[in-house]
Amino acid sequence: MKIQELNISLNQQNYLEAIYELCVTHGHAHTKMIAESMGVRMASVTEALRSLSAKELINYEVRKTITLTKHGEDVARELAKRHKIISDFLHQILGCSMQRADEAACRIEHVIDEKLKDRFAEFVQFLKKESEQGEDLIGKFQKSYQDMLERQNG
Amino acid sequence: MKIQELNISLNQQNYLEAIYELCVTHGHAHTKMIAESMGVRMASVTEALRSLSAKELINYEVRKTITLTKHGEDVARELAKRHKIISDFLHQILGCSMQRADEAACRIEHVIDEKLKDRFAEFVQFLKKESEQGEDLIGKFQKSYQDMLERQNG
DNA sequence: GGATAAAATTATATATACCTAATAACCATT
DNA sequence: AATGGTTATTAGGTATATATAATTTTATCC
Repeated sequence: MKIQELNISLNQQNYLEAIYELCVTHGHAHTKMIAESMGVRMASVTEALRSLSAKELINYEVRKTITLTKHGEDVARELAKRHKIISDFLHQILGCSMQRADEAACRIEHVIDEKLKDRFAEFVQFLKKESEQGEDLIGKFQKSYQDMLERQNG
Repeated sequence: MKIQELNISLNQQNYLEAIYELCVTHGHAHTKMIAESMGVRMASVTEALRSLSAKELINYEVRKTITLTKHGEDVARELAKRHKIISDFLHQILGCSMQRADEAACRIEHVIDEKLKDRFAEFVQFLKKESEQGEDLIGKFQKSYQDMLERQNG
């Protein structure tokens, strides 16, 4: 899916993902839940809901519970996939903490396209396989990185 | 340098980089050159110049040539560094074309922080060294990725 | 040196994305 | 069914980032 060509702003993508997560965990979403998960005020959510609704990504009627349309769900699922691939790379390979990997993935997922995402995914898989079969490359890198940090800081 | 804490928007960062590149290649920058290199209208550039100037990142007076302040140059140089590290990773390791690597780096450079940039840089160095000293890992990955694409497409 | 072209700026408008404050709707309890 | 609390929306304001159209300034060229 070519999300970049769908004319959905980065913020709208973030709202969509938040709503997707809430729908997965609670079956639906509400203004307040979304506001809390995004760290914004409810008034901001209401506006975002209007634009997502205009783009037919969510089912939204004033003062009713919010769900994703089929299209919205497809987009959200694709974003979630990108997020996972990137955060796995950052955490499992580069060795960032889960939290840092997650935060960075939130930002990177919107700016990589389908093909780049696939390359990342394949690369993570490749390195894991290599590390299992032969020398533990991933561990070797992470150790060398830690050593370097220690040399730098004291 | 913690660019994320400097309160410079992504677009302003892009303008700063464009101006930096133009200053490197031409010694200074003009509204029209910037507009062309950014793909926007001159009127948009003028506004961006005002905000960059307000933040003391550029030396700007109406209808005079534009240069970077010391601070602006520091920020721009740091952004250029991030750009290079990311595009090297995407091109040399993941195997994207130069052009695609460059385009993606333009977007990613703004959303990674100092520490993540360092990890990327170290990782690229590590893999290159490993690939030189032992088995050609990078080549092996790129070959396996190409093979996979061929299997998929025909 | 005046006409014209190019470059830059201003004025005005649109869209996104956030905020606070005010209001409206819903619901829960008595 | 009135009241009070929670949730949601509207109204109005700010900031960014773009655009077009009009104007102003600067440069060029006969």
